[in-house]
Amino acid sequence: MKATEPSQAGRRGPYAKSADRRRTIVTAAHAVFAARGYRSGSLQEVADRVGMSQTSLLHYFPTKRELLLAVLTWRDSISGDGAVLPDPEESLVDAVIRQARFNEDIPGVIELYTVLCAESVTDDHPGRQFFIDRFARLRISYAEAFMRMAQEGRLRPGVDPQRAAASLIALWDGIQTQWLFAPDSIDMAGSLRDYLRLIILPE
Amino acid sequence: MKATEPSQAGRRGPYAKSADRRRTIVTAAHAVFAARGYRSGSLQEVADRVGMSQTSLLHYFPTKRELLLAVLTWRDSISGDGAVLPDPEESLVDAVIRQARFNEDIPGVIELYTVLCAESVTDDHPGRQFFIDRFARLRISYAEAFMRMAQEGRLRPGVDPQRAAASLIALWDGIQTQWLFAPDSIDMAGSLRDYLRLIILPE
DNA sequence: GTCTATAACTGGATAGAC
DNA sequence: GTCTATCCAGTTATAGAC
Repeated sequence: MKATEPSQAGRRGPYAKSADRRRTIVTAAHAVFAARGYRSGSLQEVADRVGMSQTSLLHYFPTKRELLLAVLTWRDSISGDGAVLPDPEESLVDAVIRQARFNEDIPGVIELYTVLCAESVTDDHPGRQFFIDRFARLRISYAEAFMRMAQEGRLRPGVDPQRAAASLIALWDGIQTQWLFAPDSIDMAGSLRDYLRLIILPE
Repeated sequence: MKATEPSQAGRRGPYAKSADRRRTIVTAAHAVFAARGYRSGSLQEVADRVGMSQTSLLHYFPTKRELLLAVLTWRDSISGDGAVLPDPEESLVDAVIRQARFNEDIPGVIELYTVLCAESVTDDHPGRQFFIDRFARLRISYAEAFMRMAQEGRLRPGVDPQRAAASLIALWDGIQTQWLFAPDSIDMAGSLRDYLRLIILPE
């Protein structure tokens, strides 16, 4: 709130405007990378959406790679980091279902994630490390949640928390992909609910 | 075996050689599309791998799009169409685990599938219909298998065959993606086995 | 900060010689 | 069948005027 935070202080010099500009660029890039992927999405198309020249865009993000990383981190910053591990008021099952339902309203975000994640498995992709870290972090978060449940005797006997964590994430990603191809045939929340009810015992 | 099947009759005229040439091109394109995706994979790189010029390549596949479709159908023709629904000798669980283990030895094929599948969710992608059809066919196959099990009382009560079919495919695709990023941390066969054992009752 | 101009490539596809 | 030559549209990135 102090003067040292120009981005939060109204229209103060060039900083606030610059931060605004960066945000609109990231939003436009989000749409372009979702529709075309990183390699085939062009800076020109991003610039067109923002209404500036391609060279002006490079004033804010000096390379295409930096723009991608800005899009990825921004995506996580607005929708959590992907881990749905909430306040103790809500059960894990409810939180996952709620997030899955919410995701149905933001197909563009799902598409970006699906497209960039798969593209990142290829060599030399600038998003590769981002997704490696993300998956590792997510697996640990869910595994910890499942281990706490196991200690309380709420996990079905025989279920391995580590494998279950990887499986939950895999199921979620995979069902999102199928949903993008056939939204009317796929019940994302239903599949996730079914799985969690299978591995978690009723209280 | 007759003269009407030139591709099977040794070196008979230009046909056999042409079919051979097409096969090597498809193999090379497989590698290029797996490493770079369809849009960013170039015909030049495919041509380089085969050892011919880019224009000569277009003699066999007049457009890049046709080459992609040849790669996709060829991929399914050698590894089944993806549905692991086997002879009655083997259980579904065993067949899935066996295929998952086999897949660990062909990361290039998994990578191609993962990259092209996600790229195909974007608009105007020539592979889009292929994957829509593939998922629909797979869901029906597995749903039928689960319904037969349900009739025999071998499916856990409450498990919906349709959703379980979509979930199994989703889990499989998702765990393959995580495995590509971190092969040492992910037990593909283990996750699939765990899931099938959850929904299928022991005999 | 924003632009034009341009460098330096690479893309898929066509024409036509051989 | 295979090539060279070519077309033309596209790419990221830089230089430098304003």
